Amino acid sequence: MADPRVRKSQRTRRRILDAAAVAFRRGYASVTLKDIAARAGMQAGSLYYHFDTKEELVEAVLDAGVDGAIAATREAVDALGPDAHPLARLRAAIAAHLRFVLAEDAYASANIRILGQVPESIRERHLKRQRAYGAFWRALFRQAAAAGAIRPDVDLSVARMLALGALNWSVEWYRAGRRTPAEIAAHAATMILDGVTPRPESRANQARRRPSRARRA
Amino acid sequence: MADPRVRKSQRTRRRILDAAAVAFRRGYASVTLKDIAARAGMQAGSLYYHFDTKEELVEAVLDAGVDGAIAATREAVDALGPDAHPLARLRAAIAAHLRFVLAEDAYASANIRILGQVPESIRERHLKRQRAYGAFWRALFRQAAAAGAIRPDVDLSVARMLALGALNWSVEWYRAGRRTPAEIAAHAATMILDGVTPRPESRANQARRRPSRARRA
DNA sequence: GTCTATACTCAGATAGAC
DNA sequence: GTCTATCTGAGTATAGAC
Repeated sequence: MADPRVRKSQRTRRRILDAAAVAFRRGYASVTLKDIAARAGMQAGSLYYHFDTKEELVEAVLDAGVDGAIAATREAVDALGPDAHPLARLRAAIAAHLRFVLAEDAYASANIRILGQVPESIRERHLKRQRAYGAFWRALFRQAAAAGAIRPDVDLSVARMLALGALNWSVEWYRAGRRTPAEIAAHAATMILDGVTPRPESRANQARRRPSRARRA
Repeated sequence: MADPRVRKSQRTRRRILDAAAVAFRRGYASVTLKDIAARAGMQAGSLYYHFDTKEELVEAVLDAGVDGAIAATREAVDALGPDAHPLARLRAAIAAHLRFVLAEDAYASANIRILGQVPESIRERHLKRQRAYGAFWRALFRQAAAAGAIRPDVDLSVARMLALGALNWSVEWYRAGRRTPAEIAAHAATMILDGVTPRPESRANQARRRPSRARRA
């Protein structure tokens, strides 16, 4: 906590970033540096000791958001071990992403909400960074498809975007209350992978299904 | 087109709204009245002949957005006739909503993108209006569930929010190109209802399935 | 109805004291 | 490192000519 190696300016920087992330959930242009400074317990002018511009500040928030999502999701997938079924890995990623977004993580929700509003140059740089996350998801879907765990007629790109959309949009409606993020996450993973209509076979549609035979071609 | 009953000021008002809808897809606070006026072919000050404030203008855009979505979706569902299977109705609504959102409808995408950024009072009034649309979807899901077309363990609220989220989020990634909105819409409806994992029975998972028996309780 | 000109407010950013 | 004070630009909104 009072680690001498962590300089004061570093801790202050972090406090500002936290404040900015919370504030930016309401938009980008409408949020003033005064708002952010107040949340961080200082005056607006003082922010400039730590960040040169508002744009630099928002970019740091955006970056922290993806980095967190990547870390959380990758960790959840890796925890399954290298021999896990691709569908189980996909399921774990879905649940982890949603848990991360819903767990009141301001960086994640700010990211989701304001990426479309920040200046062009920032958005472009950030999308480049975000591409790594996209590639991670693409691989998850591709591997599940290769294992025969996804219907051959499914467009993997569209499926990926719909899935992430369903998850990301949760920042718009989820309010802490009855259900915990973890409960919703598990439920969502099942719905996204198996849909909502009944399956004749059984009710236990975890990831225990196996491809009955290899995919044609 | 030159209907004398449509006064000039009404047509101009509409032109301004169209311009505002396009502009507001990029945010609310960051969009200036000068931007909007330029798109509508006039000067910023002239807007005030038609709208008292920027807020009044954005509220009109938001309202037009939901009204359009309600109309488009309801029409698609009604077109199936009163005897259509509840699942077919749900499927039609999903496809119609997505088609509406993707068909470059500026009102819809502006709505989705900026509702979280407008001043509190506007958002509240608008959410009240949007509740009618929510009720419409809730009924669709409830009826499908009552017909046994949705697994009993599915939380209908969460399912509804995930589904609409997947659809709404498409404004973030869809770019006109290879696939048409209608193609994506049909594909999405299947994925949302039936998931992406294989179903043992057959490949024809339209809405032809029937409940094998009534739901317990 | 639309224009031009302008009042008014407030944001981002800088300078210099402490 | 943070403060206070201030510059500068831009945006909403108004007034009055046309």
